[in-house]
Amino acid sequence: MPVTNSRRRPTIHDVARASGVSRGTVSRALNGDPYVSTAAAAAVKRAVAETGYVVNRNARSLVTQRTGTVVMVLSEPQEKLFEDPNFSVLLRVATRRLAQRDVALVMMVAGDDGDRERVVRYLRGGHADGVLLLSAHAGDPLLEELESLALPAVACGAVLGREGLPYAAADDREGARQMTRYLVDLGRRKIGTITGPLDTPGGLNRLEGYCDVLGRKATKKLIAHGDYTRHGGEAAMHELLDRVPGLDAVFVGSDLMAAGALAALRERGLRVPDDVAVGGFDDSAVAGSTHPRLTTVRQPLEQVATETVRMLLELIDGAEQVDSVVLPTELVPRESA
Amino acid sequence: MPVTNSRRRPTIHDVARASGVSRGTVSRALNGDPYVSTAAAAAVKRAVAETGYVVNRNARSLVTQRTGTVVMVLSEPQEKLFEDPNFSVLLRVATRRLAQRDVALVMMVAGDDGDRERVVRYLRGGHADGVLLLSAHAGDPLLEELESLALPAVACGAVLGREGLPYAAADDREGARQMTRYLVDLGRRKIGTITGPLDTPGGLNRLEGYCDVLGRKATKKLIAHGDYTRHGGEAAMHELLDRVPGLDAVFVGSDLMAAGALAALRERGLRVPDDVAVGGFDDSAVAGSTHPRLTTVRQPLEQVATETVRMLLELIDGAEQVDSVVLPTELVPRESA
DNA sequence: TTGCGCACTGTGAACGTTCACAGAAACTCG
DNA sequence: CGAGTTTCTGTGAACGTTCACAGTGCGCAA
Repeated sequence: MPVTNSRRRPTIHDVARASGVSRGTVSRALNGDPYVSTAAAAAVKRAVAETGYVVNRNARSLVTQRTGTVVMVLSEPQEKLFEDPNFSVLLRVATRRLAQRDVALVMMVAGDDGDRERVVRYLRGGHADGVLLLSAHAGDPLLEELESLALPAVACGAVLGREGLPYAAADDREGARQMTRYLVDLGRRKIGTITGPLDTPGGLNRLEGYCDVLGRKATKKLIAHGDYTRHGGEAAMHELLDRVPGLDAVFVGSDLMAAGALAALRERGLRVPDDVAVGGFDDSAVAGSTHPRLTTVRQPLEQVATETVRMLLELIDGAEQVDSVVLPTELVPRESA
Repeated sequence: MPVTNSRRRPTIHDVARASGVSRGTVSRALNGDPYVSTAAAAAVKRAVAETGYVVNRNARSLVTQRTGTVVMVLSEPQEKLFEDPNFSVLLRVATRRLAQRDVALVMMVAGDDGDRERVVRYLRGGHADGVLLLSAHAGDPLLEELESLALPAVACGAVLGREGLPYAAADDREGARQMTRYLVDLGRRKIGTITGPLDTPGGLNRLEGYCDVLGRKATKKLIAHGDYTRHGGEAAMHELLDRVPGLDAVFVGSDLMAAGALAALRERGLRVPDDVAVGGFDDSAVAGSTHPRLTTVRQPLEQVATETVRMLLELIDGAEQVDSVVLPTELVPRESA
């Protein structure tokens, strides 16, 4: 039973005294050094239980220069990102995977300059062993700063214009191809698309996948741009309907935008999928709660997060470099197409 | 310009040398001690900029026994919680508020026993100055352990059966009353409800608010139980429709469940709000993307998070105790009722 | 001039670890 | 049986801070 009468937290010295061995031996026993006799190991184990000892990470970090902490940096204006249903999944999986290795996850937001300065200061202070980068935009000044820090860093999703940074991501382009092909196979003739921001890999690659399949048929008229919000999707859908009479299908770059597109179609009295088939992307929670439910492309986000963490831990453990990973997507047919 | 040729991070000694004063004076200058000459302060400032010095928090924590870190503990099985749209808001606001005070936020999940052990070990190791508790259930064993740690702790939302723990929360009960009254005023006669889990304050208090308004009319038949998931809401709605012929309104304890309820009603060919009016709770993102859009009760989640953080920081700064805060809700009428 | 308080500064010790080193046993082998 | 190796142990130093203490120099009043 842990001793509670003493206000002071037990230190390694207390354990040493209680177990009758020295500080050094306790440290070795605790860190799995093979050169510890079974007797000593047992004594230490007992003493740890008895004293309720827990290692002080600060003291350890001070000498080892390792912190057992990684920072997850959200480099977008935070409002946007937190709304993103994908984010929750990434956070959940990353937290768990890191916990398995007893690594703590610190959340930081780098929305404006002040935030960024804080992040850099934190990292420069040596308080983290690595960085998990979320949704960095091309040209984000944080990237340069990170580079100069020479800290292990891995991104979730490719970072445009900074391909040297290792990442794990879903195969956006092939996913977009799957969906576009599916719409073509359905017999749709005029297939439009609503893209995400083109300075994000999701925005760009999904558009490219769409163009891959449609070739010359993918005219400018058929392409509208959104911003990953519901509202943006709604506006883009209206735009497309105004511009393209007889439009009979649309591939929308995210489920959230697709939900907006559905609202626009409903407003115009168009039936889904009879008049216009709608395909989304993400297979997020909204996809199941729209009416009709969305046919969409599932991103293996759990895997993306798992891989990202694995890569980062490898780098932290001393790997010279790791290869980026691109994971396959899957078409999920429901009622909207 | 920060010196980059040296691989080693600059320490306080480097700053001392560069500024021509001693270690102690640098420390004082950095920590705002009044007994520092203006000349010395200026020299230190210059030297800090010149060397790119950043304080090492580990070394500092080691002697001050303060960490500049708080832990956000998710004590539910994580899958459930991360799905909760409210969670993102709390996380976003908490991260930002803490960042303003230069406090780092560590995420931890306490889903199973192993997780919990990890959390306790972390806290016991003295790596955090305080704990932000999310959605702890009554009887969660983590609570006892937290108590024995004597660490500042504040909860988001009341914790049933542990009212001593300070918290900030929305006024669930009054919010439920607002919605129920609204449905009554609409002229609805048979108003059912779908509750959340009754071991959560949201589940319990919203049911009580409903009962407050309906009085003896709130019979057992009119009450169905869900689990805060879409699917649970759908099942409960079916149950209610089977049980109560002529049901003309339902107050659902969360938007997500309400989305499920809408699906059930649609499946039965019932029109919303004509045949059955539906009221939700939360005013989360789904409320805007269902069809029809949900009439719901807005929780001031940003404020809840802000208050929670404020309370925690006050405790950390030495306040003996802080008072819990209950914040008003607001009815948001849309199309579903 | 002496003494005293005030503003400021430098120094040693401490925080709780790990690491490198040196030394002590115990075991192996010729 | 002695030398060499292997296994195990204890000790001093270091990590980068802050804090308490002991100065130092200066101005000012007695």
